[in-house]
Amino acid sequence: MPDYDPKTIEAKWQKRWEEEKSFKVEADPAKPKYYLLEMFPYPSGRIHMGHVRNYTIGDALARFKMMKGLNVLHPIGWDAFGMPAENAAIQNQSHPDTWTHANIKTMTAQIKRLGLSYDWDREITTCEPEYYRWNQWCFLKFMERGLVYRKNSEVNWCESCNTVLANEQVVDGLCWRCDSEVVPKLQEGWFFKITDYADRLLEACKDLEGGWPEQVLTMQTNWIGKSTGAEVDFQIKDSKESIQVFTTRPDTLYGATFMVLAPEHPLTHSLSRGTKQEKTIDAFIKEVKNQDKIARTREGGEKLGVFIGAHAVNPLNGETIPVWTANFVLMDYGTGAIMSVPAHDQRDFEFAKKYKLPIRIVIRPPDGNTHADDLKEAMTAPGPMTQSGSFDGLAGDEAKQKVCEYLQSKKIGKATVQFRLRDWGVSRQRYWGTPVPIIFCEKCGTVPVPYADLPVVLPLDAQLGDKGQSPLKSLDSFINVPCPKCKAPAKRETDTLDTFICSSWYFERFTSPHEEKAPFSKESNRYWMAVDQYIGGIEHAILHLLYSRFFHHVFRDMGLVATKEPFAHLLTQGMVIKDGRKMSKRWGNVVDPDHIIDRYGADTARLFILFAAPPTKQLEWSDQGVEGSFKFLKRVWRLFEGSKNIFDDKPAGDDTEAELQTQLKDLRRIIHVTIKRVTEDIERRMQFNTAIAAIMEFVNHLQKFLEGWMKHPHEPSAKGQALFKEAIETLILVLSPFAPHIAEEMWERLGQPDTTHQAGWPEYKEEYLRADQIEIVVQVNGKVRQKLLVSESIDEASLKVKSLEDPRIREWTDGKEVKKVIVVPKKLVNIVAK
RNA sequence: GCGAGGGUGGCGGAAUUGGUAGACGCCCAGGACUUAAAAUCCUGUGAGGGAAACCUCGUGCGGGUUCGAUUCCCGCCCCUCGCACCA
Repeated sequence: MPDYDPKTIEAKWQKRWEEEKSFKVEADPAKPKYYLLEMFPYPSGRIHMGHVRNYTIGDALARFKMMKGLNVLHPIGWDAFGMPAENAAIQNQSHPDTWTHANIKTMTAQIKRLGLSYDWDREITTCEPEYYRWNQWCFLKFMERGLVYRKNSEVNWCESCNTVLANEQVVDGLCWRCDSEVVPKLQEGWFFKITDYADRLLEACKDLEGGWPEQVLTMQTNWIGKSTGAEVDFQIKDSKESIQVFTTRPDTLYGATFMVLAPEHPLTHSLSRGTKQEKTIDAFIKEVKNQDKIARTREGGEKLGVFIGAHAVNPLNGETIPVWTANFVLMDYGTGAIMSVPAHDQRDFEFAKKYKLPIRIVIRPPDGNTHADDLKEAMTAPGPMTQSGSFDGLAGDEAKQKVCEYLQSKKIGKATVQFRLRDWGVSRQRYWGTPVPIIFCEKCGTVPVPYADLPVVLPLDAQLGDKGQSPLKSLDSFINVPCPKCKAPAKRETDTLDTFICSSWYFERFTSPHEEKAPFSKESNRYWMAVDQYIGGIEHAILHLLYSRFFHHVFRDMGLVATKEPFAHLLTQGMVIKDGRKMSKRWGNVVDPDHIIDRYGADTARLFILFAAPPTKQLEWSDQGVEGSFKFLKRVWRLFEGSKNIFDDKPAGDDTEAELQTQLKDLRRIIHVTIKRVTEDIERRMQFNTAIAAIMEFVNHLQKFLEGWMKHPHEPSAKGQALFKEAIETLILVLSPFAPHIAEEMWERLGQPDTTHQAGWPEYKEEYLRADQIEIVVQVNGKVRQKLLVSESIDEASLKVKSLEDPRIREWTDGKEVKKVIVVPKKLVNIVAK
């Protein structure tokens, strides 16, 4: 008997899959499709266990769906632009392009060793002009639709390196490279108006319920952060100026006893001019600006504020109230100014207490006490308005609505909504990215590069500086171009696009990766989209998924895609941990996938990863667990090799013997039960761990069965042989999505002409699931006291009698009164006796 | 603080609709095979009691509903993740 030899087997089948392009797919309207996608990797160097887990989960599903007869699109590509390439290039004196492509080569080889069912003809690499030209195309199309604009925004700036830093390059407020202090700097850049889609992206979350994890939908909802309320204008006393505020509680307007502006608010400075507060305000603005942004906005952080020197008029009651500025009011949310209602807002309450500002209750508390002095904390619950003139008595949404109507009629305010979501800044002052297709002309201004001139190719002859500045800024051959409009000398934009853009539509591209006239073909897209199952890490729960949804919504408005949402089902896989910690270089607990494959083979690695935990939970790496999976595959191999002679032999013996009959029926039942369990665990529950457990039990049964058979004086009957062969075939097929190499090898050795995924997924028959004899648990007062073997078809009355008459049960019921007998068909009997 | 998920043997985990808690695997112990080891196979393996048959206890803690609760309800503790001065 040849030993299980994963090295040879796996190399053989991987070669065959590659040569025969076994997983190449074409759109075929006659066949039902299934689009399965794992988040494509960043080519960082080598694959890690997180990747392996991601792809293994995806591959098991993909192969299962193929066997089920679906036309499965299962593509792979590379998210190849990004900062690590630049950093590595600086460190190794090489080029990001060289580094990236070398990594892709390494990782491709690693991925291929896992035996994944990818259609390699659809491979995408985002740093190739064939791909990123469509990033530029999208940028221009979005621009035509009014979704692109330029504005100033704050960036992290390192004075010493003279460069913009990404958030992750700022470590404890210091530059990661030179350790000098990072300062905020205003810089002009390009923005995508994702806020135009805020409401629709929020609304569409409802369509994703059931298909997406609730947690992710909650995160997206919070991130978009819609709040409804009103904008209200407060006139400045003795001035033409007015302050606009946003509030979610227009029903508390009568309780506004002061106002607070953000320190950055232009009126903070201007209103204080000419007052006694001038110097205090200037000092305060400076102080807050120097305060760490995070410290400033942390809850429990100290609320600091000063009086501005001006007063405003409450538009509803005409009262004069002081205007303050404070650190807790942020310029980039709402209007940068608030009306303060200390009685009904906790922050305002704390602020009012600290600075001895008046507090007035305008929402009637349940106990009716409207003495503000008695308040211990703000009363934020809704309730009827009080001390609010003609609005008294109105409550909740109706109250808010009435106040808004009044404001609107007086033209001093209106109902409105606010979003926490900010527009998406897409400018990066980096080299290794998609050039922004814009030309600046002195005469014509900002000129888009004509579509015919795309792509704007990223010059590969640029040399990176040692501090991380983009070399594009000083590359004359790149910068200097004639203006597309007036042909006068002009300058190219040197910013590149955020790499999130690459990943925001790659899944659309996979539907027609070689399309040359458009980012993707409408027809292919219509057939393949939406992605039926998307699999990736939870770390992308917000940005990547939100941006991708945004792109898809815009594409839909452009008439390019047919579905409302891009990803019908989302699975967020759990982390891989070892010794209780995330597997990472930082903790020095990394297990290299290559080493595992070298030692045990890909099938073992895949099987372990799928068996050790359900996909959504974290996975504790265990070398012994890997060993266990390897042992299991060896057992399967031995079972297979050992049973071959049974169905090789000529049929003999007879199958009329009762015991053997029962055994065979049992075997048949186990085959069908196993198919059912594995099928449902994959399809309905996506619990590969229990699917594999079912297969292990199946193997245990078959082994026992085989042993018993060998001991039996008779030769196996023809029927028995056929059934056992069916069992082995079933085993191979259900194992195939998880451990495809060994499955394929055994399938071939069995003399099958096709492959396992051509053979199709086995079906179970309901009628074969039943056993003649079933075990019934008999309880007395809820405690298990006996187990009865009864006929499957026993009626309730006889089962009752049988249970009550059982001697072991009598021991517990004798001398007691049987009050009640509960019978759960085919499961249990519970006797209540007192 | 708010929201979500979780807490089950020595470990990873199972229990699908309220119905045998601990499937499957790992570890460990004993045995078989072997000159020996590895590999493989067999047996045992939640805790306590018992020679055994069996019995009692047991799913974070405390209550409740129910014939019956890991599962449902109420209160509490702990862990993980996300959000958090958002007006």
